[in-house]
Amino acid sequence: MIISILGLIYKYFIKQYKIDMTKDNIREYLIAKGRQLVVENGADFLTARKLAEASGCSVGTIYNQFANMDKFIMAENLQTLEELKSHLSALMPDRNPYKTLNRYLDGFVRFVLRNKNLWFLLYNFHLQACMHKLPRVYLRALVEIIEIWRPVFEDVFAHIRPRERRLSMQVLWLSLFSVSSLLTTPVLDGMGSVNKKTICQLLLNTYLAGLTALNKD
Amino acid sequence: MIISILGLIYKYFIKQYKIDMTKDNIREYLIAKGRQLVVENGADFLTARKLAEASGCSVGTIYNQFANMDKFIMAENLQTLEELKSHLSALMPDRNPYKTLNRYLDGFVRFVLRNKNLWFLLYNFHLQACMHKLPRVYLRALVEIIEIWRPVFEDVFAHIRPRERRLSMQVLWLSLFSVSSLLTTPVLDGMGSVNKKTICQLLLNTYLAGLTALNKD
DNA sequence: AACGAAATTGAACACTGTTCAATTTTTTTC
DNA sequence: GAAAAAAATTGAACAGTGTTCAATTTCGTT
Repeated sequence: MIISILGLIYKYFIKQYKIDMTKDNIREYLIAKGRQLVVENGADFLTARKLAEASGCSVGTIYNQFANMDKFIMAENLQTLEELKSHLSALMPDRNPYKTLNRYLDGFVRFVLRNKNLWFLLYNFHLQACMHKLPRVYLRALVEIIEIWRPVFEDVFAHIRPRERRLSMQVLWLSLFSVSSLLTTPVLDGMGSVNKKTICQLLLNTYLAGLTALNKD
Repeated sequence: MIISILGLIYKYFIKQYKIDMTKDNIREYLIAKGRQLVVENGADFLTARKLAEASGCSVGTIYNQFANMDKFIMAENLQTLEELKSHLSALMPDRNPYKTLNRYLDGFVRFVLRNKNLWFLLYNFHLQACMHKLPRVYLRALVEIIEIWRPVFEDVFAHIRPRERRLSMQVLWLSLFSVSSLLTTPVLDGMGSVNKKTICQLLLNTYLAGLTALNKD
């Protein structure tokens, strides 16, 4: 009798719960737990065993969901990129396109500084694992970040030939992206009292001024 | 009789050789061997055991010379920085300071591309291990790189206030340095036909033009 | 209820960095 | 030159990695 009641409870609560947490959501659950580990303990803390323990499963289960840890980290980074995207998308454009670009930069820097460990994981991944081809989903997520401020950029530099404008934008993004890697570590903290955001602002605005100056005639 | 002759041979040849290779040069010998491993097989190949095998010693000997592998890698990077320094120092300055700066940039990019694996080791080290304080020798080596083109930079932007000039130079160097991390991986190879050197040149010259434009009045 | 498919497990393998007692080599002392 | 002291070398051992896979458990369907 009691057992059958427990059975009912199991069927309609625990099981449902388990289905929610495992069946198709186990991937997302693992990603969420891994995210937590990285945020709280740093990127180094994200290992198969620690993730398994934190998630209440075994290492085998992780490897059943992800071909290897690199794929897992990529899934983690994909979510980071999506969060960055929605963080940037929520920003209000300004009348002045230069101000808008600065606003996007501020949003970017703020996101990186607020998610140092996650961004460290991402940049490190880009540095290490980019010998292998990145899947389309991931590439699209990367492109979508740039696409946010592309119209503003094209608005400001409409007079520059498309090909060169495109290249200039790539170089700018590449610079900001790679500089962001240093934001996640205390390297810059050793260099006197240089403000990290100021560095990025100087880079952006000097570069923009240079683009303007070089294309006046 | 024969044994005593062998003893003489040992004393005056093998032993001398061993003294040359171990006594005080064992550190340098290990660094040289490690360098070879990195150059030929990539930064990942540099492990204590593989270094020991390649050097004909045991792991314990390595740990007798270096407190840990991080210290070893730092010693390796120190040499890389010194090589970069002498590579840059050998460049002839131009009458036109802008050309000189471009020449230094070319030298830098060429060095990075020619020593991809070593530079990857270096940047990765900066990214990972910079939570610990870097020793003075290493910091000085870093500063000496910047010092090479500082006079030229100060020459061009003599009209800018020292404080801002200094900051501008730091930002420029930081940008180029961090962008260099992407030069060591095939990431950029996926982005159409963007030439790596062109990216750096665009960054430098646009930034310089921006500095000029922003400080005209 | 029973069968087949799918998911889960965790011990095992080959790697890491690092330590340290035992051994060998070198230097010093008599 | 021999003995004693100091220094350097060794490699097995430890605690971590990522990854695999046969055995087990759970699940879905008939």
